[in-house]
Amino acid sequence: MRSSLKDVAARAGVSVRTVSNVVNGSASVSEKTRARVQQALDELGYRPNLAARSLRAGRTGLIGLVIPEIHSPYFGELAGLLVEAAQRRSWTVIIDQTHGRADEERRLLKGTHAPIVDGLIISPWALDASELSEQAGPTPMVLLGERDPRRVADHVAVDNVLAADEATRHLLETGRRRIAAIGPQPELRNGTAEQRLAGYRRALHRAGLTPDPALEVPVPTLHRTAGARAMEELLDRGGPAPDAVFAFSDELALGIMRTARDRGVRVPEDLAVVGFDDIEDGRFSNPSLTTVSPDKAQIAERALQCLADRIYSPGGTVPPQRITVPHRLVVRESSRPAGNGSRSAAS
Amino acid sequence: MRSSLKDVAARAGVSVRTVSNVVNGSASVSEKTRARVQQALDELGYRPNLAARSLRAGRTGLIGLVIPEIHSPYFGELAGLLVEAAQRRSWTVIIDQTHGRADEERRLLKGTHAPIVDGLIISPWALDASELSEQAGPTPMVLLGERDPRRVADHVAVDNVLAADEATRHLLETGRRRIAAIGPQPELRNGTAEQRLAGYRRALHRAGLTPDPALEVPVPTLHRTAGARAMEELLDRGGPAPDAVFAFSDELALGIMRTARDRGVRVPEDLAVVGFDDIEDGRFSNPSLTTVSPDKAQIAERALQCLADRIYSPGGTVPPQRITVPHRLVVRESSRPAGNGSRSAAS
DNA sequence: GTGGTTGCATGCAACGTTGCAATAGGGGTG
DNA sequence: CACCCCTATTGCAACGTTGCATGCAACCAC
Repeated sequence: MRSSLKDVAARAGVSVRTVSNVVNGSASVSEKTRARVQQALDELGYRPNLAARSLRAGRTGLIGLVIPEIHSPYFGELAGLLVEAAQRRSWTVIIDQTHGRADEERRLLKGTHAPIVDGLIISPWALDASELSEQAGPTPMVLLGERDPRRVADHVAVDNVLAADEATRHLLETGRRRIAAIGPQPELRNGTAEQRLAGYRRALHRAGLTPDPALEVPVPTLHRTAGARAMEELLDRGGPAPDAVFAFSDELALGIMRTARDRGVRVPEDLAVVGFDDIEDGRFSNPSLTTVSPDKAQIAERALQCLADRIYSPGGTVPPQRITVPHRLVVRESSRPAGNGSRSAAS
Repeated sequence: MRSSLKDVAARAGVSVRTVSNVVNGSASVSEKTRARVQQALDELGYRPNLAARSLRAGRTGLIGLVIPEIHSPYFGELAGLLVEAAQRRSWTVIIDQTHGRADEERRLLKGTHAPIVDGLIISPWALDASELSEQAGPTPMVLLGERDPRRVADHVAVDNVLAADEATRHLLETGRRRIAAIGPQPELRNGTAEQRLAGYRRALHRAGLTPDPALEVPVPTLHRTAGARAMEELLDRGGPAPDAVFAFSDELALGIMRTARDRGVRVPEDLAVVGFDDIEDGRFSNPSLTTVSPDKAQIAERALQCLADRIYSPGGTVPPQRITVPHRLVVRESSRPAGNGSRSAAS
């Protein structure tokens, strides 16, 4: 059985309250008593009971992270960074997966774990901002990568329109003209895909090109398989083949390159590919993948900062924040103009 | 403010205890009262306070998962499966990362979160079984992928020796003779790498070959970068080049293939590659990766079953279990004998 | 010496929940 | 009618912790 303050107090011959004071340093304790209590603490290996502590304090020190899939490389990297950022603040993270399903998002938002967490970080796929705000309880919440036009909660994301625009412009600058966009997701309500599509079209317009609807290929998910299928579909359609693809995620891009290889389409000679997310796989893929790299560490840090602000200033009337984190385009082999050499170290 | 049993009781005009009985179905309640209480519960949107509940019960419903890195594909996939298996048992998972560092493993084992979790699932890298048992408290614990010769705790893993043997035999059967082993980790204490090395040597011996120490390349980590470096080192050494590599993880294998491409070594024609873990990247890599596929879903399920057994039978005198989960060799492009066609769908 | 201040230690109560024991009411049995 | 049993409901206490108020002694200034 684990020992409690009472046990320690008995052993040290002081009151429970004094032990608590030593543990928390909350009141002044004489050097002599402190030493005696400390010894008792060590001997019994005292560990505070979190349940009791949070029952008193009304806080648990737990943060809920609600993401579509832990095993997806992007969310995996992000989750790792969030766990570390949380650790720096003495918080613990609970991770839940929604698989992008609306009912799961609703359930997790309302509460399977809600009563236990002090704050919630959610990356919604199936719900749009207004439904999110309806479902949400009083728990502080931060949205990741969600459009949130009504500003229902704090919100951290890259500028998706700008990033997609830059990615497309890069393809245009290397001489590509028939640029496909693989990744629109009509099923989803979170707006991210729409923003990337808008950025893609904007870049084409600026270059004096008219977006060809036949080159915009929707996908059911952002997985590699979906990318592979979408590419097959695009190639099978007949008509002039694309000379470049802007994929809305690195995973899609990797699936696309897989199909390209199967069909004998050379990357980047016949087809340039750009992805989004900068997952590690893309640095080691063959060819290595050009991508939009969001500053994930900063996403994690800023999201937690938002939560901290709300948790520690309870009466908070601070309006919902909208935070844009930086991104940069990382050019690798998959979009290098021919003749630029294919050899490269991972960067 | 969230409402408590007291609020609900006041609204329904019954005692706190009766509301508790309705919520938990723990005693008989008349149909009439139940209906009235239920209505009050719904109106107030009552959610039980987990802190109070676990203070009474002495359980928190939280399980700690201690792994080297969440963002590594293997542990990411495993974590996802564990979270789901836990959900089926109404448990919640807390994930911590050790980065393979001994001090972090010790810290997490002893307690940053230990006082709050009902059980611990740990995948140790830096600590060996005996040190693990010294550090561990009274919390039930399951080891993943650890050798544990002294049987200090429950233990779930594949048969690493057998699996490595089969992987190597596969390379031998496709006519390879100079097979390198990339992945020994002298720094680590968990025994996994040693077991795989043993299996590799056993297969060579059975084929009448003598393991060549020059072909056994240690690595500092299991990351892609380490694989890429190890392969560079192997190629730079001079001497006869290997015609196959057994990599102790898929990530290493992907790094190895990256270097092969940079150096103009064709896979699988010049070099066959086999990995370990069956991560998703390997199914979509170019070429796709032959690998040993552990049954991850079963690892997750069995590990939780072990914990459940110990948590729910407190006086448990059950000796530590040793559970071996099945694995299978999945042959893909990276080890196909030449002439066998290079085109393939992901499997 | 008196009154006030400071430093240290303590006791009580409460957070929201549930185990236990007890109570009140109703129906059946002898 | 007295008794018992069963069901429905209740009150009390406790889990381990911390906020608040208080007690107690020693110290300082006047």
